[in-house]
Amino acid sequence: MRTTYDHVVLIRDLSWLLELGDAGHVTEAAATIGTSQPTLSRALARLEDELGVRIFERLPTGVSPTPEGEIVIEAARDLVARHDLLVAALTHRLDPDSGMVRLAFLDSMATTLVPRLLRAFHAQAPGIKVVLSQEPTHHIHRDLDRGVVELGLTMDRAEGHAWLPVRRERLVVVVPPGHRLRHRKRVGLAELADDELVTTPAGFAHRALVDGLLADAGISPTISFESADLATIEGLVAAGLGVAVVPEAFAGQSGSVGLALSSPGATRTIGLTWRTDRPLAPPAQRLVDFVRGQGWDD
Amino acid sequence: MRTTYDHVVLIRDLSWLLELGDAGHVTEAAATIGTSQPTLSRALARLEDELGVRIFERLPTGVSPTPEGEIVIEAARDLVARHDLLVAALTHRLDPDSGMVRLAFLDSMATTLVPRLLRAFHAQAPGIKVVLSQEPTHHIHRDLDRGVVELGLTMDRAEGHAWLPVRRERLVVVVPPGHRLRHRKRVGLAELADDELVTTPAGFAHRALVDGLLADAGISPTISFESADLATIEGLVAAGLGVAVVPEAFAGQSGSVGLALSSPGATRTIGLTWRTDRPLAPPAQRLVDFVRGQGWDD
DNA sequence: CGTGATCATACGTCGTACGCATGGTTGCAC
DNA sequence: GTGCAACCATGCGTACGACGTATGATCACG
Repeated sequence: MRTTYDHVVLIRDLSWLLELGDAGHVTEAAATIGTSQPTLSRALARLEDELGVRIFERLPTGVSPTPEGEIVIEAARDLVARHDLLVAALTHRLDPDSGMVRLAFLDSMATTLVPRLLRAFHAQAPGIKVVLSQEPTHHIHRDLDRGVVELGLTMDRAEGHAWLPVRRERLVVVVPPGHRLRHRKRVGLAELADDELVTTPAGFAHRALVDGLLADAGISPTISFESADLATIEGLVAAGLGVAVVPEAFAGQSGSVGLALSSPGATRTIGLTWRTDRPLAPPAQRLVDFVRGQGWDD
Repeated sequence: MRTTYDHVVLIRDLSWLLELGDAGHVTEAAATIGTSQPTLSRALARLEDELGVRIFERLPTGVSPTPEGEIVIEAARDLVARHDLLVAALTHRLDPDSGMVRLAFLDSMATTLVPRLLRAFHAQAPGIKVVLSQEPTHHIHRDLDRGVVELGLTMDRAEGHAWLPVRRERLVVVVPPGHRLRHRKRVGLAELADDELVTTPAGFAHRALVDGLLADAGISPTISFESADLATIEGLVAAGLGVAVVPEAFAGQSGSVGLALSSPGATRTIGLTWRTDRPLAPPAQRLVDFVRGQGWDD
């Protein structure tokens, strides 16, 4: 019911006003704008009514701004310019050549997958800025849902999210330098039944993965330490505090010994994931397309 | 038919956006604004659609701005502020205590009536700026019609204009220092039948006034010189180039001799005039009221 | 004194914003 | 776990208002 507002001014009307100021004729300006003369005539009347001042004086030869009109036109120029600036800023963000994409990934990818992926992507799309954040899996999904990031790199696909495999990494067993199995090239997980295990806390994707492998092997080792960080886990193993199952790239970093696993399914698959309930912004879409085109799964 | 425009953004929607950003809840912001929750919800959707970006992420606990939304909100704050600034500037102009009024008047009033009038008005309304312009009568009427000035001081009331008498000035005859009538206190216009007359060009209000007086007296003197400026005319008379009929105040300024006229109607009435097809701005109205209240006609 | 150009307005149509009521989700409490 | 409460989105009917076409009123110019 209420139709009396303080700020109903249309930005469009203001931009029409500028055209009108330049043209000096309602008819001519309307043609330039691409509307009818009465429509522009009424848009002007509407603005004058809302602002409470006469903006243009009507003369037999056209229209001419009143002193108040000069003020309004100057302000309109400013407002329209700032609106255009806003649109430009948003467009720039969405421009597939110059925009920005936010990517969240797991700590365990920070030194391996992510740098290689981004180096290749940056070479192809140098204008796109990639904002990175390292987070646990559940934070990644939350941030995806909240729009804080457009893309995530995870090991699991969540409900309602697209998921594109990027790379499969072999998992290895790491043991301390003095461990009984240290000279083996290849071990079966079942051989670790009596070892103490260092792994990630419950709730982490890596933990679920390792638990699955252990269950398949029919063992459930004692867990000595838990850490969210795979590099830390490798360090604990190197210090003799247990054994662990980690991605190949983490083996040996601080002195642990990596042993290949005999089970062929001992891999973790990392995938790009994003919301599907609304279309991706162009820069994010471009990164997805890049991954899809590269065939990063080797 | 097409109602798809580039710039349809409502300033009002932007100000709603600010409220929404502060509140963090659609329902709460809608209540603060004084509208319904669905209306605000759809205003937000409208803006997001027009700008092509998601501004707020919907969470079960309320809404939270997306990174793009932060940009939009910042721009909206700017746009709304500048709109308010515009409204304030216009309001200030219209404020009866601090506004502005433009007054056009005739050259022949510049040294007599206008200074006295404005001194008195300024004492009563010190905040109002009066912008003055001196113009011929027909320019005054044109500028009134075109909105260049709000008020005029003229000797005639034009069609469709209000006219309020301000002051009646006596007209006198001025003659050169050596003129045969120079010692007379009072003369009749008929006595000037054989003199050469200096007056204003045809089309000037003063000319029409003098012509009328001469016709009443039954004479039509030869015109030796014409000038639009009464001070110049008085100077020409002082130099012996003829006689003239001018307002009392101009007599003797550069050596001419002023003689009272015997005809009682030999006066010019100056009045304040303005357009009546739309209401006067408050500052102008205040000047009109001042004149009306003072009873300047003496 | 007509003629053309100007802007304003009457009119019918149609889009759309409004409020009310309802629906779908989600977090929280018990 | 299971209801409960809070949140935002949406369907619906209404009514306002903006649109274009056509017409009117006014005025400069030839």
